[in-house]
Amino acid sequence: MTTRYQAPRGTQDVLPDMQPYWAAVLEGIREVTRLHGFRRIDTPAFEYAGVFEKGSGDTTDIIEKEMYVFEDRGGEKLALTPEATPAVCRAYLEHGMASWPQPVRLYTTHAMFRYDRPQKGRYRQHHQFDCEVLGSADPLVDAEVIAVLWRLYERLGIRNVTVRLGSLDDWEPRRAYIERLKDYYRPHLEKLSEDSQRRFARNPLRLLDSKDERDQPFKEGAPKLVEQLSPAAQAHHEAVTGALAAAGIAYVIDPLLVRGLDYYNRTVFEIVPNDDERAQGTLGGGGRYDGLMELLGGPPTPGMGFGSGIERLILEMQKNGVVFEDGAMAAVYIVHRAEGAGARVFALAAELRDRGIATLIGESGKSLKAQMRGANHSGARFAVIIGEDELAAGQAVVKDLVGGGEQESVGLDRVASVVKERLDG
RNA sequence: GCGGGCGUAGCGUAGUGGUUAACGCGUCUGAUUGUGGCUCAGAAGAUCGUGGGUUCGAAUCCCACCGCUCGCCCCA
Repeated sequence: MTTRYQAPRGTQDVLPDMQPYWAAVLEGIREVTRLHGFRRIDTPAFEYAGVFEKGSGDTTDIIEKEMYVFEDRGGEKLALTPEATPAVCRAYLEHGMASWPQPVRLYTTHAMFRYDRPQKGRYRQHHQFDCEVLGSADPLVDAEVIAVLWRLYERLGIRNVTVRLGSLDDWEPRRAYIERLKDYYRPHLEKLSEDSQRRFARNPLRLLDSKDERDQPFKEGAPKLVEQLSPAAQAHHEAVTGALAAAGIAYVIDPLLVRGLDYYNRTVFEIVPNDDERAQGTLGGGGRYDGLMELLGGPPTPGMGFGSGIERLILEMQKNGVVFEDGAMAAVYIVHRAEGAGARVFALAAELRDRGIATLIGESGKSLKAQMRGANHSGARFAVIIGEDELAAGQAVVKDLVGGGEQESVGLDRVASVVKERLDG
């Protein structure tokens, strides 16, 4: 492998063998979103960088160190989409969706770009299935959004996943909580890991999420936001959990759940495989973001959504033993071995295809045996053989490649209808 | 961004200083004249990730870079 033929770091080709997984995921997404009344939206591969800087929060890692930013020739500062939510919200504002019947339910599958160190399940270009419900603060919407993902995983054969649920309360009560949290940690600051000391200053909520040995003793006694929610957020939270339970969705309250984006309030959730301790195990996650529209300069508009990594879904499907049979590449394979038969063969192929029959043509000049091998590899049901004798007699041999390999001679002009009949019968 | 492991034909592997780098799968060709799958035979296919260095001699030892991978940071 020379460096000349190498996809850029953290990117990958999706080869034909993998396509059935993608097709299954995309088909599952189509069905599940239909059941929940979501409509598709596609946003551009890049946006003005400000959409994400304002929307996602410019102190988050995604924006601060992972975003692909560039200037175009006109000097505009652009960014390859690192996450979908701010882009969808931008589209909501731009197209006046506030005047559509509320709430607006949108979904997309979008390429995401993050300049990160690649690992299995973590790529610089990956794809996300993304759902957003804009214009409703109803806790049932939160539960519904979670249910979309749950149903999708179920449909894709991904078992043994758990919904981790938390609440970040609303902005003011959360700020008060963060002060209480810092008060708790302040006396122990010296004993914390370097990472956590940085978190203390920069993103205190993350203190609870630390995996460092040194930080573990303090997590237990720390105040938990989800245990002291404001009355409004508490009521909201209970409505969400009640709805999930009623729908049979297995969730656990995770008081340590923090999400990496600034705009969340109240409900946050992640879905992770039960057996996976991997750092990149999270299949999908999201939450409520009632303040995001305002950050983008729009009117107050509540929102709730998630992103779920398609590459990770496929990895998880494979882990769950989901496999796809190789499909046949064609139904008919034309084997021809006659001087000057090319045009006639090509016309026959066109006729077959006109009738909706997938057809491959053997390579001119190759031996009959080699072409028959090709027919076999193609998975075709029938070989249509045209040799010198057949061409002279205006005939073709139709050979059934499944089973014993019976063959019959048919007039060239009748081949298409005979094959059609046998395929349908 | 930080730390560890790995990198040999398309794929999976063997080979750990000494002759033309081996095997399996796959690919191609053939097994008496025009017929696939099974079997058999043969062939093609590797500048041993790239570039330097050590050595009489490097796939094998050292360094750098590239890529993958595991953990962290973070996230999907």
